[in-house]
Formats: sequence, structure tokens, C-alpha cells
Amino acid sequence: MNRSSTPSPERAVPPTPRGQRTRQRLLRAAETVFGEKGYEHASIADITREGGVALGTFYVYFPDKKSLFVEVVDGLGERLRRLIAESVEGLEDRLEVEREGLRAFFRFANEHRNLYRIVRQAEFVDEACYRRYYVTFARGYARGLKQAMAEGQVRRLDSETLAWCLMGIGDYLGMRWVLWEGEQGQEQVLDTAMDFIRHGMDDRPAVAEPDNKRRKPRSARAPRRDTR
Amino acid sequence: MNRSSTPSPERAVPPTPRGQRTRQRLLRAAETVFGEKGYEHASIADITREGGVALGTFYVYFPDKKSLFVEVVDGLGERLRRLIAESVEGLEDRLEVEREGLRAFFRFANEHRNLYRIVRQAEFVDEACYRRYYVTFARGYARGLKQAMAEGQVRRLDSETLAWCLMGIGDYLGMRWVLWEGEQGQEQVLDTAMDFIRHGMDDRPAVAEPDNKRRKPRSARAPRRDTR
Amino acid sequence: MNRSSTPSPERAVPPTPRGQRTRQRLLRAAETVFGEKGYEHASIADITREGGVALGTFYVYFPDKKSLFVEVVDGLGERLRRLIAESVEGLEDRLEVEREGLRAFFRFANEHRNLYRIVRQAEFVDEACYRRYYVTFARGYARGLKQAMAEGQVRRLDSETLAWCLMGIGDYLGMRWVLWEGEQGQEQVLDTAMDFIRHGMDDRPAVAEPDNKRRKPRSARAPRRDTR
Amino acid sequence: MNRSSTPSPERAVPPTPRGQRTRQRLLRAAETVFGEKGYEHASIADITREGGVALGTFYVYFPDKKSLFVEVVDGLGERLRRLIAESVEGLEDRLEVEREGLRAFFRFANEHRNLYRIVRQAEFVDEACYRRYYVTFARGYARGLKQAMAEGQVRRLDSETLAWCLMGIGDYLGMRWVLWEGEQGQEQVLDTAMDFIRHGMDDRPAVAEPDNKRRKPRSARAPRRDTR
DNA sequence: CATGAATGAGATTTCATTCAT
DNA sequence: AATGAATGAAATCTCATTCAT
Repeated sequence: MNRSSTPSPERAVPPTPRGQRTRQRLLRAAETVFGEKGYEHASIADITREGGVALGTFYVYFPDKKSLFVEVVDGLGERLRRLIAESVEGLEDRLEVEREGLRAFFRFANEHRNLYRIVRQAEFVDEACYRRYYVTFARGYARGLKQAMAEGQVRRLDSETLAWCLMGIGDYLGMRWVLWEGEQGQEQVLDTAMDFIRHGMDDRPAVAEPDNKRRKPRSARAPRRDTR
Repeated sequence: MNRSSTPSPERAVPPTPRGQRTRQRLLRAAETVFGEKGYEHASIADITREGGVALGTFYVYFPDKKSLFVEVVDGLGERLRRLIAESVEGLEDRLEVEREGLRAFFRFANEHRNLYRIVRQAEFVDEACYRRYYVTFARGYARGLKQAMAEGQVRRLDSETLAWCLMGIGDYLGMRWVLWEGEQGQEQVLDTAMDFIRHGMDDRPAVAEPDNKRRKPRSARAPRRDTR
Repeated sequence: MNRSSTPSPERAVPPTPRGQRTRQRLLRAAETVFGEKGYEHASIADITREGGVALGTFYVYFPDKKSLFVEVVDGLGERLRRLIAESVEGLEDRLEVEREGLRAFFRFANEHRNLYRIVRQAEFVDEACYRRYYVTFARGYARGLKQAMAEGQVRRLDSETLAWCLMGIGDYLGMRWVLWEGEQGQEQVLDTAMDFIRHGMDDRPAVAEPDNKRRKPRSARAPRRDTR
Repeated sequence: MNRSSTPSPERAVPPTPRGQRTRQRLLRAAETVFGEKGYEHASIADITREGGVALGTFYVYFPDKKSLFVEVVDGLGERLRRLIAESVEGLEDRLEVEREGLRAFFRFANEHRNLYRIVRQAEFVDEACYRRYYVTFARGYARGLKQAMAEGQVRRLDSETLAWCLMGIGDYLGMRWVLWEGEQGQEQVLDTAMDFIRHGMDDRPAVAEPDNKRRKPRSARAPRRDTR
């Protein structure tokens, strides 16, 4: 929401609707081009060409390439968070929330196939913006987890750590099965992941642990054999 | 998009020891400079300066900038995998292996603080090399998990999915608590993460669920519309 | 090199008082901005911003940037000459005129600290305008001196040469002690300068020379060899 | 001698003679092009074209346009001072020194017709370098005058003020009769100027003043009203 | 083996000016 | 009268790569 390094208070929004439109056009074009070519190889000329405006027009709306990029990243983050929030709205079971959230993330990553490429470039373009993307997400995530813990739906673990673990899972699965593999076997992966998220990976009878959290569970479910 | 998918066909190793040394110097310099400035902003001149050799010397040992970069990334991956392998050697309890592997990764990331930056840049420099980094790691990881499952140490889950989940966890925790926070509270995070990895996050007695994962909520909502 | 040597053929004066005001605002803004940034770095946008009008408004009143600049320079010259004329009005002693003129110039330079910067830029913007500034000044100056010579107040010297000498003195003293040093010791400098202007720098009894200026030294030396 | 704003210690002199030559070529080309077009309109491309090297070569020897310019200005100042010093070497009569110095300056200005244009641009390019040009000159000038005063050759006046007066005279005469008029009547102007420099402009018998410079007029006037 | 001078394509950015409203 | 969006030419600067020594 705030401009990171440059503390210029207002993101100069052009007053006329015509200007508004042009600005939006540039933002959309930028998302495409940054995704395709990466920040460094995306030239302003590429972006304006994609947006259908003249080169100089760019500088009417953005002070430089970096600012535009930061705005794109912030925008993606916001949209992603909103989509996930909407997707899990109304769900009461926290594990359902996890599953649906993951699914929503996959969907978003699939539609914005440049998401990964763009966010990762951010590290080199504007570190603050890069961290903001993750930190903002993590904050909301942890908050949700904490509440679920309070409600007794989730074991009591450090909510921040847990949030980052779950984000890491989503990120890696998304990279591997959405970005690289395109939909292929996504549902199955989701099932496996949810199983892991729910019960962890330990096989040995939990009973042995006198005061700890669960028991045998394992046995009851389909053993989901190895894929491939 | 990129051409040299071939994993370095002829990595001309210089015959003389003097040449060997120069080549190593350049590789080491490159790791530093790529980490600091990123691939695009690291110039050959920067690298040779850092390595203490003349500009032209670079082209005696590497055909171009990209080749050098790929070699650096491959090298990092190899060293990381070797370090982890050594760190868990002899451990029998798979969960111990997980914990020590994670710890070793943290150590490596801490010593090679540019690891993240370098690997992530790879996506835009040579996609093949980028994937190789993850895929090679995942392959070995999955193999280990499969064996542990065979030994009954780990629940039977799809080993590849599980490997990627665990890699994601390590990656995110490392980014957040090694790269950004520098050692601070690392052990505690490790404990929490291991707890989660072992038992998952579900609090409710796993026995209770006969065969299905979720309850009511679903019904209330629209049946998850199709994504575009 | 420059085209518009014609001293502004049709300086379109707007008929309405509102237009008059806007035009004046632009002229004043231009003096400020040209002084601060120099001609090349002063953009039309800077000037209109400073003047509080929209960019396009500029071209309602001036055909281009250069015209505006020329008008600013001409205006400064005029105001300077008028100020000096007023300051020495009524003085009968020519040396008093010199002193007061100098003082008036200092005052003007102090109030228009961008005077120097603007006039000097003129050389590269419109040579004609640049020369006009000096030549107009010199013409009036020489006329005054000639009259003072006729009245026997000033020794008979070529009035034009003398005018340029005195202008040079004023210019340099103003640069050094008004522009750079800000008032500091200005009066003392003025006294010294007037002493020099009055009597020159020769120490040897002026009486001895009935009508000619120099003595022996000349003869003693080699007759000034040719340079290069 | 020192690099003004940029305190980069050494003016990176290329080690090989070939580099030396190229660097010199660029400096010479720059003097020409800056003089012809002015700093702002002289493009790096113009300079390298004039110097017969490729565009990129420029940046092998100079970090930017400004640095090159500063070096040109400093060089001009040095050469000018050296030429004048050589021209007056051996002269004992200070007034002879003045005359010959002036003559040498005219000669220099005539050969380097871009001197004025270049130095004046300096004000907008690097103020420090601009002042250095004048201040360095003035310092040496004042030193010479002081000594002449000590020897009783020149009346005792503040030497610094006197130096700036004389510099102003030279500058303006050079502009008017060397730059604009080209040699025309230069000698005559020189004679007039020397006459003025020697005796000043006051016509009234200097004898009458036993030791002080002015007479009545002062009294008649209001006591010099306040300047603003 | 090693050097470093030279190249020129390409990228970002600025800005005077036009024009529809 | 006034506005401000849009344009595109031109300028500075970077840098991978080549090559003669």
C-alpha cells in the first residue's frame, strides 16, 4: 500500500478519465511484459508497445520503470490475498480453509502464470516491496491460524512459523505442479499435501508419547500409494 | 526462450595449475558479485575486478557470462546437496534426518547469503539450470523419503509431493529466519517446524474421521465455480 | 547558429487584462527558473509550474522557449539600465556618477542574483540578444562619458574603450563581491575601485609627465618577440 | 588541479601509450566541440566523432561528460596562466607587465576563440570549476601586484580588488575587440586601456591633492542614502 | 596465459511542442 | 483562455564481447 523506498505520498492518479485509462493500460501491459521477459529484459519500449501508447507516455504516469514494477507487484499481492480471502469465506473448518486457500492460490498462479517470475524478480528491484509481498501475506495467514488455534481447531504451534511453513508448501507445489506441469495431477497433489498438513509425516504409533497430541490415525485412511 | 538448455557440454578445464587457479578465482568472484548485484547488474568487469584478473582473461576460461552463471548455480546446488548428505549421514531416525537436514540447510544459507538471490535469478538466465537445481534436489529427497516409508518410519504418502512440501518449508523458513532475521530464534523455529512436520496441524482426534476429510461447511457455499 | 536574430518581431501582447496577468506571471516565473536551473535545464513544465498555470498555457503567450528567454534577458537589461539611470540622475560630478552607478549595479545584482547566470546563458541561446545586452549598455555608457569629457570632467580617452573597461570592472567586482561574497566588505571594495578608476595605478608622480604616458623601460627590453 | 565536486583522487591516466593518445584526442576534440556548440548541445557522439573514436570509447577514459568538461576548463586556465606568465617574464616595469599580460591574453583568446564560451558555460556545469578558473587567476595576479606595490611601482591599493578590476578590463576588452571584432584596432584599444590603467580617468590636476584623493563634490551631496 | 583498449547496440529518461477539449 | 494528455526525437550511459599485443 505504501511506496516502499520512495516515500512520495500519493501515487499521482491522473485527474481525467482518459488519463486513468492510459495508466491502467500501462499497468496491465507491464504485468504481461514483466512476466514474459523479466524485469531486466522488459524495456519501457516493450511495455508501451504492448500498451499501445507512445514511449514518452510512460513517463507521464510513472517516474521510472521501478515504480511501475513495484506497483505491479503490490497489485498482484493484493489481488491474490483478496481472491484467497473470498475463496475461504464462510468455511468453518480450518483444514477446509487450508485446502480451499491452496486451491485458490493454484488457480491464481495458473491464471497469472507470471506471478512467480514477477515476485522473484522483485528481490533485485526493490527489496522492500519483495518482503512486503511475503510479510503482508504471512501476517494475515498467521492471524487466521491463531484464531483457529484459539477455537481449538488447530494444535497450538507458533502461528508465525506455521504460516511460513504453509506458505512454503503452497509456493513449491504451485511452482512444481501449476507452473511447470500445468494442472496435471493437481488434485491428487492437493490431497497428499492436505494429508501431510493434517497429520504430519510420522508413522510410528503416537501412543507411545504419553502426553502428546494424537494416535494411530494413519491406518484408517486410504494409504495413497506413490504416484508415478 | 533460452537456448543453452544443454548442461554445459564442454566445460573446458584448463590443463595448467595456474590456469586452474585463475578459473577458480573467477568462479568464486562470480558467486560474490552475482549475489551482491544480481545477474544483470553484475558486469564481467566487476567479476574480473573482484577476481583480480584482467577483463580479457575472463574469455579465456568461459565462453560467455551465462555459462559462468550456470556453473555457479550448479556448483552451489552440488555443494548444498553434499553438505546436507554429510550432515545426515549415519542418522537412522528419518525425523532426525529431517531436522539435521534443515539445520544444515540453514547453515549453508547463512554462509552463502547470496544463495537465494543467485538461484532465483537463474529463472531468468537459464530456465533449465533453474529447474535442475530444484529437480535434482527433489529427486534425492524423494528417494530418501521413499526408503523411509519402506522402512515404516514415515507414513505412506506420495514421496515426490512430500519432498516438495518439505523443500518449500525449508526454503521459506530459511528466507524468513536465516536470510532476513539472521540466526535470531532459529532453534525455536526449527522445533516448531519439526513438530508440524511430525504431527501436522490437526488437533482433533484423527480416529474420529472414518474416511472423509471435511464436514458441513461445504454444503452452504456455492459449489466452487469453475475458474475461467 | 541561431536563427531568430530579429529582436522579437511581434511580441503578441494579449488584449485582456487577465491575459496580461498570466503573461507577466510566466515572465516572472521564467526569470526565477532560468536563473536557478539555467536555460537548458529549465523546462517549460518547470516554468508553468512555478507560474501556477497549466503547461499548454505557455504556448498561448509565447511561440517557444527561446522567445521567452530573449524577452527575459531584454527585460533585465532594460530594468538594469533604468535603475542605474535613475540612481545617478542629478549627480554632476562624473566620478560620483561612476560610484553611484556601480553601487546601483551592485544593488540590482544582489536583488537579481540570477542576472549573471541568465545573461551568460544568453550567449548560447541567442547570440544577438546576448550582444544586445552589452552593446546597448555600452552605447549609453560611452555617451555619458563623452559628455563628461566635453565638460572637462574626465580625461580625453576613447570613450568606447573606457566604457568597456568600466563595465568590466563592475562586472567582475559584482561577481566576486556581490554574487559570491554577499555584501561582505562591498563598501571598501567600492572605495578601492573608485580610487583606481580615478587615478589609475601608477605611483610615480603624475606631474612629471607633461603629456606622455610612459618612460624608459620599453627600450631596455628585447622588442617583444613573436609568440609561437 | 583538484577535481572539484568529485573528489576522485586520481584522474585515471591510462597506462598504455595508446590509451594516452586516445585520451588526448578526446580532450582536444572536446575543446573544439564544446567551444562550437556549447556544453549542452555538444553530445558525446559529437565529441567522439570529432576525435575519431567510437562512442563507447569515451567512457573508457571519462566517467561522464561533466568530468571531461571540467578537465577542459582546468586545462584552459592552466595554459592561459602559463602563457601570460611566460609573456611577462623578465619585465621589470609593472605597467609593462600589465600591457604584455593583456596582449598575451588577447593572443590566447584569439587562438582559442572558444575560451569565453567554454568558461562561461562552466557556471552551469560545475560551479566549483568555474570559480576555480577565476580565483586561481586572481590569486596569482594579486600576488604580483602586491609585490609591485612593495617595490613602489604601484600605488598602494587593496591588491585583490585591483586584480579583479584588471581582470574585468581584460575580459571585457577581449570579448569586445578580440572575440567580436577580430584584431581590428586592438593596439589602439590597448593603448587607451593602459592609459586608463596608469592614470585613471580623472582629469583634474592630481598635484593639488597632497595625499588624499578627492575633493569637495562629496560634501554637496546627500550623504549617500541607504541602499534599499 | 594474460592483458586492456576499443566497439556499438541498446536501454532509460527528458522535454519542447501539438492538439482535442 | 486555459488545460493537460500524448508524442517521439535525441541524449547519456552501460557492457558483453572482440582482438591485437
